[in-house]
Amino acid sequence: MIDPRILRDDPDRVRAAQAKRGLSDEVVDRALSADAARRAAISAFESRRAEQKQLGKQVAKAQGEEKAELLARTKALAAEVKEAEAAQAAAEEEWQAALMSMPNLAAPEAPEGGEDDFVVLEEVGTPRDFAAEGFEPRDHVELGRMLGAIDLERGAKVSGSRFYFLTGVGAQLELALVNLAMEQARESGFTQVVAPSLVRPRAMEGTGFLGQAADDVYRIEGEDLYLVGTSEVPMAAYHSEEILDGASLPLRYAAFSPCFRKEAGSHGKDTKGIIRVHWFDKVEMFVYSTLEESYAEHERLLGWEKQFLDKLELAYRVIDVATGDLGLSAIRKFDCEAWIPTQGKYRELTSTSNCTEFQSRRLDIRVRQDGEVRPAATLNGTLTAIPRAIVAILETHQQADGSVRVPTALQPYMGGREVLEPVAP
RNA sequence: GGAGGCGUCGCCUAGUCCGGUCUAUGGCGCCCGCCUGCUAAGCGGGUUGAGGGCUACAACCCUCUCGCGGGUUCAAAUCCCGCCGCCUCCGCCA
Repeated sequence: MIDPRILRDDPDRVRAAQAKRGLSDEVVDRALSADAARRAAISAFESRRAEQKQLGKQVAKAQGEEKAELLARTKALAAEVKEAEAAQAAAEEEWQAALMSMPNLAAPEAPEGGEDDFVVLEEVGTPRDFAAEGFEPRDHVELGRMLGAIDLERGAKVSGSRFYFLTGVGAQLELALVNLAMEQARESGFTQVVAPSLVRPRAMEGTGFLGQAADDVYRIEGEDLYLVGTSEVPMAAYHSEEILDGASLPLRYAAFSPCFRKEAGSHGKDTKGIIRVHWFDKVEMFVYSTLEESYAEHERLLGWEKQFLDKLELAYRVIDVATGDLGLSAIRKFDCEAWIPTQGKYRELTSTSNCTEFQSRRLDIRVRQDGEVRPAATLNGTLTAIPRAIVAILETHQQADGSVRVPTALQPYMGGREVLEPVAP
């Protein structure tokens, strides 16, 4: 939720922000008029309520006839109060709905436009030239089969399309990646967390995943629970309804959890392999900071993501995501995209967002600093999303015979293994 | 899943039976001041959060806030209902 004061004092700024995301500013006017109606309703209710309280005190002291008379008056007033209260609640609800539907105000630095209007900030490493090496690279599906690492057929048999089993060195790879990521996070001062993947509606709503993104979310039949698409959700809700001590910030968490996505809008996209799946495991960084510090912290999160990709010895680029592709909560988002040889393009491996006070306002997360209480800022960033990391590793480090070199940093977590050897032709 | 108990302003706690004097008691912690070689002790004061009005985003005034949401009532921390959470026991279970 954006700052209601900005909406009231500088609605043009909000209009401009809507436009920059390619959205209509109709909701701004709706929110403004709802706000006016709401404030009028509050005044009306409160003045009647104050009167009621005054009379109530007199009733308590009065006796006999005087009391009866007062009761007659207060009885009528009580009805009015009830009515005014209902009017206030209705106005409040309308205002809230308009406000909740508005996305965060994009950062001025964020490039304007849609999915394809990102700006490349940096390219790290060079994509391998397989032609020069004299062999045709195999895709991760083929490599996964040969290594006995990924079983897509049985994934589909047991759970349906976009599911998989990681087996043998595949399973080993996941655990190694998780441990490498968790260890890096710990060394960097993060608190390690294993987070729940099922959450109440409040957590989902508060992180901005129930609005336009609701189609992508699994709900548990017959229960008021949702499966999270990222541990950003439980980690944002972790400190909900709390007032954090300013001196304790930043609070940095690295959370492991399974993630579930319906991928409703992506029929036909990435149907092969494990690039786009309904379930995967992920280590996510989540930070609570002050608004002022959030911009620098965002850069730090990007730094940790790059550090991890460097350990995997991948070629990647960093993009500044355009406003139309930011999602509800973020004011700015950086994606790290690794080169996928058989696709001949960069694919998203990690993503870091600065959500400023947007989620905190919804989840009631505040900071007490210098005697003042203010909403906290929240940020998130992927340390590693397992399937895509595996895809990038297998395809990047494959050798002509179908074996795969294990990145040096990963070897200690793979029992010292330097190469994954094919077990099937 | 069944039975019972509990949820008060950071923490602990009084108040709930029997509705109005609760503008919520006291302690701890914290903040400010006094005292004081320093520290401690002592003394005095302050200390929930949200929203609205008026405005200089001050001061002040008002409303809400006793887990959350409803209800009863002129009036609810207090009575009733639902929900959430925690604890104990039973059942089941990785």
